[in-house]
Order: sequence, then structure tokens, then C-alpha cells
Amino acid sequence: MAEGNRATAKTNFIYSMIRADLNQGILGEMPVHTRFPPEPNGYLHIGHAKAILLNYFIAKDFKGKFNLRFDDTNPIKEEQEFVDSIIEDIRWLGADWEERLFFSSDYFETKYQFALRLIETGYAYVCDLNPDKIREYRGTLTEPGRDSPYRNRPATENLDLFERMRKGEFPNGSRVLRAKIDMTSGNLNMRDPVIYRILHAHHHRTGDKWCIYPMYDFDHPFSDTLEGITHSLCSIEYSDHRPLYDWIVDRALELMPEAIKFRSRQTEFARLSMNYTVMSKRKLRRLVEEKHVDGWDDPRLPTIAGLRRRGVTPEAIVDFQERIGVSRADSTADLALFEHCIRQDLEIKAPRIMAVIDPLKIVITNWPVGKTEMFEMENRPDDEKAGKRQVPFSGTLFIEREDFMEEPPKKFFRLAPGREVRLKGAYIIHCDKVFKDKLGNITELHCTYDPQTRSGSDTSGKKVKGVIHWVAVEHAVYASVNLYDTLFSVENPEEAEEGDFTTLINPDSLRICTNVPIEPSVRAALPGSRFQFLRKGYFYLEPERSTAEKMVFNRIVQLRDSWAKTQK
RNA sequence: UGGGGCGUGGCCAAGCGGCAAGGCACGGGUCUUUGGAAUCCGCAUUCGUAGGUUCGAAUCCUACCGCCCCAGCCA
Repeated sequence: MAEGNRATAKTNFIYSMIRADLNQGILGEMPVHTRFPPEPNGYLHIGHAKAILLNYFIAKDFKGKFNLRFDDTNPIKEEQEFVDSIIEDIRWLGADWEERLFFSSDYFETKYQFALRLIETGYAYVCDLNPDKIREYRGTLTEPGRDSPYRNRPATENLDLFERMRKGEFPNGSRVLRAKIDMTSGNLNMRDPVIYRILHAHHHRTGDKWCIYPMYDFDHPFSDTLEGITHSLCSIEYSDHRPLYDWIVDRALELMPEAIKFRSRQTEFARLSMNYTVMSKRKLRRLVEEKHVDGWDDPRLPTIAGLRRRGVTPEAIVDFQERIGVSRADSTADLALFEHCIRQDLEIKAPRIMAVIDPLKIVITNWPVGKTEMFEMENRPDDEKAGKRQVPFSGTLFIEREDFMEEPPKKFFRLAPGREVRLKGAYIIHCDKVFKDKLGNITELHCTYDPQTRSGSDTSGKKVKGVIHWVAVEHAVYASVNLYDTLFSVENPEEAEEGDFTTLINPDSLRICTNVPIEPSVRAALPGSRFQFLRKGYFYLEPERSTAEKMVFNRIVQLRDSWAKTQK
């Protein structure tokens, strides 16, 4: 999609809605303004990336603004550590909030003033019911609730009580401030929702200044109006909260118009699910805490930190986000689509290099002893500008164990006794002899090369179907390679019972190969760079864990493998 | 038995009364010194089901079915 056309070309329901809003002029002079409102109580995952990028690109496409605002209204669960990691992740994704980094807690005083006005005008009251009683009075899904006995407390008394709540005169849980709406509403959220609670807790930003904290339903819409958020996007489960959102916005417009920049509105969209992984915070936390994975940034996790450590690029995530689309229907994105996006991005970025994951030694018996020949190989097919590199070839080589079969099935184009293959960029070899240990394991192959088949100047006229990669033994650099696969072996681990979902973990989700021979040009690789190991996949030179002595590569994604498919 | 949503091919997703976009996946061909990439072709007579309105319905109406969310002083 051409840049600049996105605002008019995108067909999802949110873009359509914004276009309609613009056409009807309901934004007035306001720019389209979105925000991402994370609670700093955990790590971000790819589902959050969908929301972040959706909000960010809407602002960008409509030449509007995008805010980052931390929803930090519950000091018990929130920590600065998460603020830092969230900022790092969003920045890495490329969503730019410019100078608009905010915290809900920035507005605590204004919110308190707003609450005071709600009380003065009879829209809110202090309720002394304890949590159990509040629940009891709320009724059930099918039965209406009953009015709290404190519902008609005089405003002056409410004001006094609320001010004393702020001063810290009452213990946690003893009283709350409630909006006076409708205890018989079919929507539980409208049955006089609690909007302030007493919490004697240290807040990561405001310290001990407050001992009452606003609830999400009160806080969020009000913060949106203060920031001039025109389109407040959230996930489907908040649909039921929309009437309350509107109620708060309307009260703000009515009682505190001087502080309000816009009559913000909420729009919900379906959150992202993906197969072969879990996204729920509880399950992710268990995986980390029970050490099923190596921390929040384990490359098998769908966390942004995990994807980054695995080597996935932000561009691939953006592409994925664009392709999955946005709607209100529950949906599960296919891992295959994500992998496609990753490959497509790396296909044009990653230089090729040869590495042999599971080495089998071969000896070229007619190769002059001690001779090394250099071959010039392209860093990227289809792109000469990517340059070339020198790759040494000699008489003892490693090839991939799976590229040889003693008794090849039909359609197997690689090496087998008496058969020929081309060693990529070098010569065609013929397999003469197979050596085995006493257990019958193949230990070595003896082959002969055909001098006339030199790559680029082949005069033999030979045509071989198979081309395999290789590494010269005496020139190899040995690295550690982490082969990652899906963390779960079933498509929908999220549907499993919380109690036993860990039994669904894929036992082969990580295979560590500690001595993988790689062609010597890898020595020049910069930490954080990505390569395509020819025929094997895309790999990331992990900067954090690589040392001067040993490079550590993570497999980002495998190449498509139509041979593996035909084998099935 | 309350309220709010959603149902278009295996997975996403356009479509908004004029006769089913696109992507991924899948199947097949071409090309290829990556069984990669590229490229071409195929892939829903049908839109949860049943009725109705209409010359004409995925789109409008009615009923039914299925799935998801809501009873935190979490967000």
C-alpha cells in the first residue's frame, strides 16, 4: 500500500469510522489522537504489539498524535521496572509518542477535583459497605441489585467523608466512593460502580502522597478527555464498560468543561490470539516462574522481549500486524503467517552464509593434500550490491548429516552411495564409500570431486538435481546454535486448563547445538546481525549472550522446506 | 431466565441490495548452483441455520442455533 494512501485505502472498521468522523467534522479542529495505555505490571507481548501499532499507525496515517500513557492507578501491582521495559519494547517496535509520555498518576489531583464535583452535584457518594456487602447488593447477572443504604447520604457528608478518606483517616476497604447510576441496570458496570478506593500503599511515582486511588472506569475516560484522545481503542471485553465510559465523559463535560479537551469515545476491537502459544498474563508468568523458559525474554515466548532476543525484526511484526487486520470477531492468527512475515523481511536483509548444524565429515580423496581453494560466493542472490565473500574449500568437509542417505527414497536429490551432488558454489562430488562405527552409525564418507565442475566455469555438462551446503573442516569457526521450535506441541494451549497446560510444552522446543561449524567469514559478523544459514533458516547473532570465544546464534525461523513436506 | 458482542473457505479478512477482494495455508506448473526466493495456475455456485421481503440478499426483516465477555474496592 502506497504511503500516504493508507488513511483512505485501509478497509478495516476503525479506519472507516475515523474517515466518517472526519467527514462529519465531529473532531472539529482536533487532530486524530490515540493512545496506548499499558498498566506497568508485566511484560508486553505480541498481542500488545497489535494494539500499539494499530494506535500508532492510525495517528500517523491521519496525521494525528499518539500518546503513551501508563495506567498506573493500582500501586499494589505496579512497578518502575515494568515502566522501563514497556518503554524499551515500544520504542523498539518503532511506535513514537514524541514528547507525549504520560502517567495516569500525573492527573491525580485533577481527578480528585472532578470527584469532588461529582459529589457536590449528587453524582457520587461515599459508601461504607464492605466488599462482601457491595457484592451482595450488586445483585447477580440475572437479578437486579439493591440500593446501598448510603446511597442518599447528603452531599455535605459525602464531601466530608471523601476528604477524610484522602487524609488517611480510614483503613483500606472501609469506604469507597461510588458513582450513583442505576442499581437495576442489566449492565453490572452501571450498578453504582466504585470509582475511588482507599489504598494505603506506596506508588512508584507519587510515593505516599495519596492513599485513595481512582478505579479504571473512572480514571481512563477522564484521562482520555484531559489528553484530547479522540479515539480510545481497547479490546472487546471492555464493550460492557462503554456506557460507563460515556457516563464519565458526559459528567466531565458537564462539571469540568475547562479541563476537557475532547469528548472522547471508546471503540473496541478483538485482541490477538495466536496458535501454538499462550498470551494470558497468568500463563506467561507461570512459564517464567516455574522455569519452563529462560525468563521473560526467552526466545520461545511471544513477549516483545522474547521476539527481540530471538532475532525477529520490528519490521516483521509491523507487517504481521498489518496483515492480520482488525475486526470485532474472536480470532486466532496462524503462526505460519507470522513466520511468513519474518522470512519475507529477512529474505531481502539477511546475507547468506554456510553452517552445518548436524555435521557429517566427508573426505575428498582426489583432492591434493594440504590444498585450500578459495571460492567467491554471493552474499545474496538477486542482489549484486550485497557483495561477495571468499569461502575456503579443502579436502575434508562437513556436510549436513540429513543430506546423505544410504538408501535414498525416490525424489531424494541429495547425496547417496554412487550418486552425485553439487557442493554449493564449489564442485560436484561423487560418493564412493561409506564408513560406519560398530553400532552402524555413519561416521564418514569418501568422495571424489570432478575438477571440471568448478562453480562458474563448469565444462562438464553435468546436471545434478541436488545442491548442498558445506563447511571446510580446517577453516571452520565453531559456534553455539539454539534451535527454537514452538513452545507448545498443540495448536491451542490457551484452551487447556490452567492447571496442566505446562504438560503441553513441546519437549523439543529448544535444541542446543554447541559446536556448529560455520564458514570463517562469520568471524566478521557484528553482534545483533542476522544471517540466512543456507538451506537451514534465519539466525540471529545474539549480542547479550555471545562472547569473544563463542558466538551464540538463535534460529529465528526455518526456511520453507518442501522436501520435508513431501516426506510426510 | 439479565446485559453486551460475534458468526464469510483450514487461519485471518474485505464486502453495507446487483450476483463472493486480498493475504497466509494448501495443491500443481515454470524457473533455480538454497527442495529457499521469484513466477504462473488452482482453491467458497456460496456467506451459522430456516423462513420472509425484493426482479435481485452475505448484505433488509423474522425466528432459531452456536461461540465469546460481564457479578474485583484489577486493568
